[in-house]
Amino acid sequence: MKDVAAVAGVGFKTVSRVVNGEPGVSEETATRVRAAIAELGFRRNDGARLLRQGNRTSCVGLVLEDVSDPFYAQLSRAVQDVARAHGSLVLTGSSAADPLREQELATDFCARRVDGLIVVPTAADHGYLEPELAAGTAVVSVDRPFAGLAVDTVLTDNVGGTVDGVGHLLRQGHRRIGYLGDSPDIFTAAQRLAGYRQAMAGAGCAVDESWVSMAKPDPVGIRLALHRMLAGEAPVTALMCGNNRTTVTVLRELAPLPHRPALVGFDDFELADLLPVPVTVVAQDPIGMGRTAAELLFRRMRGETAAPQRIQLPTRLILRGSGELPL
Amino acid sequence: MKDVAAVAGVGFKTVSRVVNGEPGVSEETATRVRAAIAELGFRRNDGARLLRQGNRTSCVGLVLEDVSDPFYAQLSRAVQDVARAHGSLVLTGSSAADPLREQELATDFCARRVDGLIVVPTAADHGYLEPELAAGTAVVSVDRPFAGLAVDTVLTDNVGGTVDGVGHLLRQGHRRIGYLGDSPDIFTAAQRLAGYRQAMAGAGCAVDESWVSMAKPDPVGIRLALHRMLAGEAPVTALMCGNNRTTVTVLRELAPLPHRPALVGFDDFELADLLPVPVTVVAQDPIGMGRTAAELLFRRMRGETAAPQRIQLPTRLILRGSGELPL
DNA sequence: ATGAAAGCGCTAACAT
DNA sequence: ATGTTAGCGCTTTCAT
Repeated sequence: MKDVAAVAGVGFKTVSRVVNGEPGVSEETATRVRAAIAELGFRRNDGARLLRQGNRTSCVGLVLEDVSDPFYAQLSRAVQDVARAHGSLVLTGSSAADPLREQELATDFCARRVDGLIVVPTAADHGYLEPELAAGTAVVSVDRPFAGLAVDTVLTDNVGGTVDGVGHLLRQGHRRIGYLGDSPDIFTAAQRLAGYRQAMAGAGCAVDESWVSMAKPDPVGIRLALHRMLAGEAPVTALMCGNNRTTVTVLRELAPLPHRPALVGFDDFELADLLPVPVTVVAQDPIGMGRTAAELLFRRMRGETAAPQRIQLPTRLILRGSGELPL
Repeated sequence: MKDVAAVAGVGFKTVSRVVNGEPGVSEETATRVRAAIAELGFRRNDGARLLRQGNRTSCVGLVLEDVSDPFYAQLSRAVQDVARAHGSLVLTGSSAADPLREQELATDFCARRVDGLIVVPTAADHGYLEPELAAGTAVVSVDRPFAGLAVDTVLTDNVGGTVDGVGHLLRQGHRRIGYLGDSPDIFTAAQRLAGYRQAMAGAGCAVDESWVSMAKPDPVGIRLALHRMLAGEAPVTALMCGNNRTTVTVLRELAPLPHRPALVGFDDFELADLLPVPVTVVAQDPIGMGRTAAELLFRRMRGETAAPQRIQLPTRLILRGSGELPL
């Protein structure tokens, strides 16, 4: 800016005025300044600008588990779109479900003084965010709540959705229904399992613990669990899958089997409708979650001081066939 | 930092020393400083730090078409991982295939003084990046080349891949092969179309122009194109699809038909193997592309001055059934 | 309409 | 081992 001023033969505050479209510059001077800017290829350094202005960096951080997961990819896009509408950029990072990485990303983002932070929490303890909150950084959690941190939170109705899905199977006449979830220390996995138990109990069905599998969705584990559930005297006649990774793995394991149990998956996925037996799912709304979380964040950033709210987005049962297979 | 110094009763350069782990501070003083830091919840402002240090922001920008597209989502994740290994954060934005938005994102990122920029180009003219390049910002393009800008570029072997796919259909005995691409002003779409023509010409097959459809993959357009190709005296017996969006749309339109043509898709997608007729594809390597682009970028940022290179990643033909249907 | 000076939070280069 | 000064590139405030 100093250089531009020298070339244009003006004081460097005048350059600042031109760059920011402030009034008080004659058209003639402005033209000369613009010429100098073009000649030197000058770009305003927003870092310095924001440092001086003191407050907003117009930049928000997004920490999720994995952008390449279709669920988070869509959520991500929704956050970007809302941010853009508010003139903010988005720093994005994948924690890979590693609490340490989550913390690193979040604190790195805060060190860059993001105005706000949207996090899909993985860590068990979120005390590390206390200072940031105290410093005035807006924080919103999405998909899962923070452990012991009062901030705006956007969740799916995990219990209700699973009750719906399992309820649907029960209404089809199933009584022995298996549940394939995910690692039980993941909030959503625990909630959905609770939904399964609640639905079963509500229908007066005792759950045999061999029908329940809570583990990372790896093919070998799933295969063993399925074998356990489907073999023996009283095999399960239906399956509820706790998330789309699990559903996909289960479908792949089930594909070669001659007789297939009914199946409902939690979370929708592309091509579910084109599979040999189209898959009935409890659909979530990843775009809605991202949008809602971002909107809450920007509201906070605008100074909203109401008590933190927890929003639960409803799910939608989509019947496609796999959940309506005859007993 | 000033406040911390006051609370700890030291000069504020000492605080800086403690924060950055520089030597020259007694353990006793350091402890006192750390206590003050904890008490005040102090976090170093990296913006100011980088401003002073003058050079690196440890931040790169990634401009792609749409993070929610599985292809870009995976590419995105790969870039994040490489950036993390280099201690950099990633600003990510989706251009939605809008040249203006691409430019906005890129220049916004540059205004924040990203050290480097990875772009999936959409704009026809990339002159707006000249000043940034001149200013020393490293730039890499991925998936498509920049129009008239000499920078490192990472591409898929679009022509070769399509020649492979179409060649496979030709080897199965097909002679009337349709091609469903995408908007012809997209570089990859044009390249793949060229591959199709090249393969057909190589086999001595004249291409009837009614077999070629180059348009955005919307269901209505695809339906009409398919109808045109499959009706009449001499319908096509096989289809080559130009990208995974098109393939999915085509599959959905084809699903209700009694007799289905053979099909090869460019770009792999999840569940392709579980469809009623598993889909033969020419697979790209989105993760490899993201990783390669990011590595080239960081090499440039480290001062590499060799001539810009263009890397073409090979494709892989995966036979699953749809491409091997009998004539 | 224009410019000079001060200062945002930090670090580099010198003191002490 | 610690403090002081200057200055990164910009905006704010106050002069002219």
